Formats: sequence, structure tokens, C-alpha cells
Amino acid sequence: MSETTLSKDFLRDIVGEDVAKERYPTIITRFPPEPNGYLHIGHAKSIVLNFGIAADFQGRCHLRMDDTNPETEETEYVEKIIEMIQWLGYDWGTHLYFASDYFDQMYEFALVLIQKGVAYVDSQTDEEIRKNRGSLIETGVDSPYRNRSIAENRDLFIRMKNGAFPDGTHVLRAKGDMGSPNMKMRDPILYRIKHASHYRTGDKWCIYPLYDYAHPISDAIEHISHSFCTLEFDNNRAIYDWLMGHLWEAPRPYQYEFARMNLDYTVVSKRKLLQLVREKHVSGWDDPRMPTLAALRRRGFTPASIRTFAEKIGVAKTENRIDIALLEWAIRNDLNFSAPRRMAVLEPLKVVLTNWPEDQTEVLQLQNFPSDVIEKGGGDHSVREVLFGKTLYIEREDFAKNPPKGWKRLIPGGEIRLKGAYIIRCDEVIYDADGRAAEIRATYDPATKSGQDTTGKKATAIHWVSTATAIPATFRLYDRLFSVPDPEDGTDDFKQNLNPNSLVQIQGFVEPAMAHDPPETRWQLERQGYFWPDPVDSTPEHLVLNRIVTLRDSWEKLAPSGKAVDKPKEKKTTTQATRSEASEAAKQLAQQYGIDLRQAEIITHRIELTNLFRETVDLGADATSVSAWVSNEANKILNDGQTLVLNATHLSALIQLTADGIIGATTAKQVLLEVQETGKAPAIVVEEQGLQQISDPDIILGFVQDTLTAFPEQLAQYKSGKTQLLGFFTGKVMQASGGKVHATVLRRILTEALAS
RNA sequence: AGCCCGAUCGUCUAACGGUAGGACAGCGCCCUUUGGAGGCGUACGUGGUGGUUCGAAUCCUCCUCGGGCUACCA
Repeated sequence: MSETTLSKDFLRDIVGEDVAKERYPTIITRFPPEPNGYLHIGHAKSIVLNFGIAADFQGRCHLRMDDTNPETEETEYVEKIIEMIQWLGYDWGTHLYFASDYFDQMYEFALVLIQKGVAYVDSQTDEEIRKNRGSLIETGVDSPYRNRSIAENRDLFIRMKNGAFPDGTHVLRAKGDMGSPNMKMRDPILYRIKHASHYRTGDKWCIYPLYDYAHPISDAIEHISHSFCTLEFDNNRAIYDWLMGHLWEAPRPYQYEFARMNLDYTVVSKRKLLQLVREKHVSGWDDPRMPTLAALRRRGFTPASIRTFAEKIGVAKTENRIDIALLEWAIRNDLNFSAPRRMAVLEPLKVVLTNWPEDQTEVLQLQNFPSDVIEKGGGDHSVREVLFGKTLYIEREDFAKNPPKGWKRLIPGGEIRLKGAYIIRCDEVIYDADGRAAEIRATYDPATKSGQDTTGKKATAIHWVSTATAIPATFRLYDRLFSVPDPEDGTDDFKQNLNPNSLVQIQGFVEPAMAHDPPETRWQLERQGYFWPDPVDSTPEHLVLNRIVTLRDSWEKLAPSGKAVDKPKEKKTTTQATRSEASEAAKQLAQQYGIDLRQAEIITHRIELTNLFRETVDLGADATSVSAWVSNEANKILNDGQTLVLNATHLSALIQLTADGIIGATTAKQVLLEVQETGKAPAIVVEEQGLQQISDPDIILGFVQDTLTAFPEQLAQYKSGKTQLLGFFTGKVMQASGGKVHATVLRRILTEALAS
């Protein structure tokens, strides 16, 4: 492609256009959490998006606590939210706001709406309100209080505010439309009475605004330019626009919706996460298996990895379920360059080197980072000391009595390199009563010392620790919380799908250097994965290590338990389209004019189209052409919400222009849009803009030759058989000529030129 | 049932009427004192129908499938 494809997502496209048209003095976005729970990975997407867009366009992003419900919100959550966003690496400067700080202004705006006669106090009970709202298929009915006078509404609302009424006796409603197909617009409630103490405003208020009212007003007060929210608020946009229409002038904020993120093998919903905590399926909100940011942080994920992940998943309006492999990739990609290597044995198997002198030890200097990482700019050349001796632990998994095909590790009689040390040969295996290997007796080859090997032997290198210096440690091996990609699919209780092996805790040994590394060090334990000390349970006396993520493992794909092997593939359903019966009117029209029935259907569906069609045909235009134009182009204009400027005279003239070969079909479409926009006659448009079709073969040949020389690479590809490039060349000539070249003539000349 | 939104490789996402591309995952080879990292290669996609057009993932049509909306939550 080309370098012009800079757009990252549809939201940035929108903002970019608004910037280009200078619609706002500065771009201002906001992240508006409700302080009633913990932030999770889904919020990270929104945070990265809002702060990221603001930064991209030299604007700013506000952090606003959406605290309009006194019953669920707490200061503690405010603090946790702030802490997490800072941890992620974002800074809102002085722009920390609280919707509750706007209560006075919101109240004044409510008075304005009442004064305008577009809001009223409803005194129905909540059941009545619900009942009268109707349903998805039935329209609602107006409240009997809907036509109260402005004075009465005002008086009532002021008394509501002053605490004259108990909870639930009155609400303030917008005068929407109780018959609206959009349920949200059936007189949405703006304010309710709640004699509850708010964590910030205390008992100052006994009426509290609802989201649909508070959110747009808050945005407007802060001069937000773009208010991004998730798809389920789509229907709420009507209220947003309604409020802006009554209370604000341009520039005003607009709401745009994007799809929330779903992640494989987990749930991302405050309610469901709360259930897991309450029912003790996890140890708390920060249990490292949880998808909360607090949990991810405790597990050892870096802020950078989460930002990378959030950027990589993209933004669109499609429902999605992100492959957890992408998150794992993000953290591995980060840690590979920053985590020093260490050795630790999780499931020890003792090795005795029979030819190693009894009391001898050797101090080895091991690199903290492999050279390829250093070459790519990560890590450093530092080393640490590791003791080598007569008895060692190796990983039980690295020995096999009966190795499967492709095995490269230790077998009876086989050789293996102890990483950074020597190559050893397994001479004897001592088994316990259960037939499990209990000890390996081996000999080392002194000539194979790492870095000084003179033998040229090749052997796989495995990790090990010396028993003399091994430090016991607890390892917490985390796996996905659920055992299926979509825990909520096919069951009413998502907890049925909990992975019983999501946490495996084992005891093993680490090399001594790890006891002296600075706290919060993240290591790569060679061949095992990335780990760090659990911030809550690890102590200098006894290390408790969280496995952040395993290493990618292209060997053990042999379906270990707990991991899903293959995702169930959904067959795409291909159903035959069943045509609904054509209407009588359409059949009649189709028969009368001999036009396509499907097109006749479209034309008869809208009276404007029917009229346009008949009038144009009456002017003598070819019915088939008129039908195509009306059902495609005119219909699209109406779909876009415009009224038809285009009339029968225009259309018949346009068709004539095409029939006469003055313009081509593509140009004709362009002309039609111009006519719709300006109301000018087609011939005038063609004349003014010089859109006459080019049919002269010599001129066309010129375009063709220019194009062919401009794209030698594609020309070569074409000649070597990639004939679908004909369309590519056609397109280039059309672009070069402004779409004016006669298509069929061009095709002939182009084919000839390419053949030569 | 009404209204709204959506449908592109296994997954996520580009292509704004002109070569369907990238990333992750997969597979293969090379490299490797981590079965890691890396390199090279490979495979895989426009839900279906009809139409407009020289040319359709893109515009029009219907169908199918998925999601949202009937809280004094957000």
C-alpha cells in the first residue's frame, strides 16, 4: 500500500476531520469511571484510547469520576482508580473532575429545561412509570402529569431539591416521545429523589441526576470535544443530542461508540468479577488470575505491556473476543528485553556427578542476558556468580526414561549440557518404589566447560541449581481462570467453566542470586517463564514467586491439562436467502415498465422514488436506466437522510448525457451527486467541470503509456502472469484522467499495450 | 415483534469504487549453550442472494447470523 494509510482507527478519523475543519479550539477527551469498583483490562482499552487520542491531536484527556449514585460510590474506589491510571502511566495534569462537583450547575440546567417546557415533574410510582413506558413492541402512554404548567413543575422540582418529598414520590423527566421506537427517548428520567449521603457532597443533596442527564452535561461543562463510550450506549446518544440541542451551542461535544473488549478465557464485567470475589473463587480483586488492573499488576504485568496490548487490539464497532495469546505476547515482548535470566528448578531431580571431587566447588560467571537480547538493545553485559558442585538439581521434566519422538533432553546413557557449566552423561538412574526416577548418577566431561569447550560436542542446555546453595521457594503457577474461551457461552452459570488448575502452587529451588536481587525484580527463569515475587506474600526469608507468563513453548504442544487445545471452530452458516413475496405495487410497476422486480420493490417502497421514476420515464427516458438510477443512487440519498433535490428533468438529462456518450457511468454518478448538492442542471455541471468523456484512442494511449512507465514493477508482475493487475492499471488511468476515459476503449487499448 | 448497531484469514484489525495487507496464533526450515529470542518461508479470509459499475469487501436490495435497547444503575 502507500504511506497515506495513516489512519489508525475510525475514531481517530473522526477527530482528524474535526481538527482539519477546526471545529474545536482543542481536542478534549475524558475517561469517566464510576467509583464503585475496580478497573479491569477492558477499562485499559478505554484509558489508552482516550489518553492516546488526546495526545495524538495535541489535546488533553480529563479524568472524571462519574459519581452520581450515592449508594454505590466510595472514596476508596476513587483512590484505587487514580492509582491504577497513574500506574498505567497516564497524567491528567490538573484535570481531575467529579460529576458531583457539577450538581449545582446540573440543577440550574434542569430549571432551564423546565422553563423551556421540555421537562416535567412526574409523580407516578415507579411501577406506573415502568408500565406506562410500554415495551419493545408497544408504545408507551403519556404520564397524567406530563402537562403540568411550567410554574408547577418549577415549584415541584424546587421542593424536590429542598427535601419536601420522600424517595420515589417524584422524578424529573424530559419530554421525549412516549411513542418513540427508541425506548430511551420515552421521557427519560433526569432526576430522582434519594435521601442518601454522598461520599463527597454529604447531605447537601437529596436529588441526584441520572447518567443520561449527568454525563452529557458534564462533558459539555468540561468542553469535551469527543465523548467515547461503548456500544451499548448507542441508544442513549439520542438523549445526549436532545440535551445538547436544548442547552448548548456549537462547539458542543458529540458521543461516539466503540466496541468494548472481551478477552478469551476470562470475564470482563464488574458484576461477574464481584461474584468471583464474593464466592471466594479467587482470593480477592487483586488475585493474580483476575483480569483487574490491580491483579495484573500484582501478577507482574508491566504498564508498558498493557499499553502495548491495548494499542494492538485496535478499535472498531465489531463485537470481539481477543485471543489471550496477544496479551501474553505483549508481556513476553516487554520482559524479554528487561528481565535478567536466572535458573530455578520447580520440580527437582537430584543429580550426582560421580567423577567430581567430593568437596570441590567451582564459581561460574553467568551472563544476565543472552547476547541476542543485548544486540537488540535490551539488557546489559552484567554477570552473576553461580556455584557448581557435586550434587545438583535438574528439572524432573528434563529427564525421560522412554523419550517420545523428537526428545532432545536427557535420557539414560545420554548427554546433556548444564547451562553455563559442563556436559554430563547419565550413567545410572536410581528409581524409587513407584518406579519414578529418584536420582541420576552422571559423569561430567572436564573438557566441555562452557566457553572453553574443546570437544565440539553438541548438546541441549538445561537449567539446574547446585544443592549446596539452592534456596527453597514457593512457585505460584497461574493459568487461565476459565477453561473455555467464552465462559458465558452455553451455560447459565459461567462459574461452571472455572479452570480448577488456574493456580498450582509448588515448592522448588532458586539460585542464590535471586535472594539478593532488588525487590520488584522481574526475572526470566530460563526455560520456565517470567516470574517476580508476589507483592503481598513474598518475604526476604521465603520467596513466593508469581509466574507472570510462561515462555512460548513449541515443544509441549501435546495438550497439557487445563489449557484448551483447539478452539471449537464455528462453521459459518450458509443459508439460502428466502425472498419475501413482492408487493402488488412492485409487481405491477415491474410489469408495466419491464424493469427488475427487486428494483421495482425499492422504488415502490418510497413515494419520492415512485414519483421520480414515473416522472422521469414520462420525460421519455429509458425505463431500465431510470430504474437503476432511482433504486440505487436516489435511494441512497434518501438513506443518508437527505431530501431529494434531484428531479425528473435532471435525471432524464443525465441519462441522455450518458446515452450520447458525453459522459461515462462513473462520471454520471459524480454529476448526480453534484446536482443533488447544487440543484444545477447536469449539462451545466459537465460543462463547468469539464467532465466530458475522453474517447480519442490516441489520448487514451498516452494515458496508458504514462501509467505503464509509472508502475514498472506491476507491469513486470503482469507480464509474469498476474493478470488481475488489469484492474489496477485501469484504476490508475481512471485516476489520472479524473475518471473521464471511455471505459471500453480504454480496456481495448490497455489490453493491447500490455500484450506488446 | 419494534428500533438501533454490526458481519474481512483461527483471532484482532486495515483497505473510504482500482494489487485484500498487517499483527497475534499455526505450520516448515535456518539459527541458537533457553524446544526462548531472532531470520526466512508457508498456509489461511471479504456470511448468502440479486442489482449498479469497465471494475464492488466498499454503493443499492433482500436474506441469514450476532449484539444492544423495556433500571428512579452506569
